[in-house]
Amino acid sequence: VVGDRWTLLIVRELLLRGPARYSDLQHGLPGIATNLLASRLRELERSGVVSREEATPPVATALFRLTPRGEALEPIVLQLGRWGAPFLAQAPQSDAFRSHWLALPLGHLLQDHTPDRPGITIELRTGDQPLTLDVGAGAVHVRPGAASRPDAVLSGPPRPLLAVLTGKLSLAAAEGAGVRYDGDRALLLRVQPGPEGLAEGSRRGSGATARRRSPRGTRRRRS
Amino acid sequence: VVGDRWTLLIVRELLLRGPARYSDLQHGLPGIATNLLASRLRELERSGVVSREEATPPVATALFRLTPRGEALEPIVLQLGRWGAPFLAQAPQSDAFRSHWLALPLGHLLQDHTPDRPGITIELRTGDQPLTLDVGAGAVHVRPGAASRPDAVLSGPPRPLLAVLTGKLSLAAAEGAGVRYDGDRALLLRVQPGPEGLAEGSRRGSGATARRRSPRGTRRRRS
DNA sequence: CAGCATCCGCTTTGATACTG
DNA sequence: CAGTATCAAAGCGGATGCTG
Repeated sequence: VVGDRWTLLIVRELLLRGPARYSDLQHGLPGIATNLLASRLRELERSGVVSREEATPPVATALFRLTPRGEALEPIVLQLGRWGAPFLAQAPQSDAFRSHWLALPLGHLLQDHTPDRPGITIELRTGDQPLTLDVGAGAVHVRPGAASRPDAVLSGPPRPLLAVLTGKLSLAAAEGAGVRYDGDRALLLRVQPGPEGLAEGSRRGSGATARRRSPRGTRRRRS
Repeated sequence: VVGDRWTLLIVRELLLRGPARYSDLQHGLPGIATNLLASRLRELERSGVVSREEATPPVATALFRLTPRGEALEPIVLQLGRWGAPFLAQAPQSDAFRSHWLALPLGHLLQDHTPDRPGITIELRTGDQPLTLDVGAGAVHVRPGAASRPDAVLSGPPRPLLAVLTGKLSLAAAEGAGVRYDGDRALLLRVQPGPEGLAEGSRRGSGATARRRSPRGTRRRRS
């Protein structure tokens, strides 16, 4: 059901986007043939993982969304991402990359170490599109798009930027790799994962209704 | 790395067999082309998931085993099995089945409700090969092969037999489907999962050194 | 026999063009 | 925007052959 080529990647795309249009999915899945996307969506619909929703008359676009059965795949997708993260280091530069792919793993990897402080916003500029971290109340929410008035901005190539965020690389060292940071250093420290955060078996089930959060890493096919 | 056809199934096979010979894998993966098995094993070795071990001179056979990185895939394989279990009900009878595929999920699904009682052995006769449940000290261990002197024997076609084991079907009702049980009914009750055992989010991390145990369900390609 | 490599017909995929 | 249609290339399943 989810073992065919592209299928789990389509699920991941829907997990981090929520309901999406056909062309959104196409953009998030660089390299997929359009007939395959159509075919996979049909199969996923038939097996009850995805539901297609013809939008209301004023809007002219159909939406694809995960059913509860589809959302139940989230922990699996997250674990696969975590398992595969070490392989990212060897991934060729030519691999496709979309910044929103970071949303799922970052949401689980980053923490809010000072939940009592007022919330802050950090903007990430990397890849094709900015990413916004909303930090506060002990949680970090990641969403695609630019922040309106960010408290800090971190920009640079994906790899070193990620290394800085996870604390594996100091800002000073990362500057040589093109990473720039504009803001209070304390804000970075607030969200960086502790040493356990990077360990293999860490799990931080916070709220009872917690969803949309992940460990680390992301993966993609050749191109 | 593990997204190609057959790859995760090879990993599952190694998870539940431990170190295995080429031909063991072939038997556990009905339908795989021999060139594909060879090719996948090579790729898995290259990516550090599997290690090949030329046996010591007296023995003439090579062994394939999972590296720690490969064993780290166990929770993912288990969760995929659990997620896919509901689809088993709709699986065509023509699907291939090997009884040892049940070992992983059964080990996690079944429980020992009376850990203080002396250990018992239940033999499962279904599919191509018997399966032995070793019950005792609060745990259920599943291994392929017949039991020497089983305290009970449950036999019949895979589907209804599984339904009886999980308590979804009464013995009386299952007899019509060809299920036979020879032994004390209390032994069955000792291992059957509680109502939470079948629920979506159940997790029973028992011993600290617990491994080789799983939730439920199993899946296979068409044939 | 275990552990592959080779060949062959068929299916699936990727790329592109086209359409309501 | 949301697909369908078409076609070449790659991957797969099955059979067979080879080698220690």
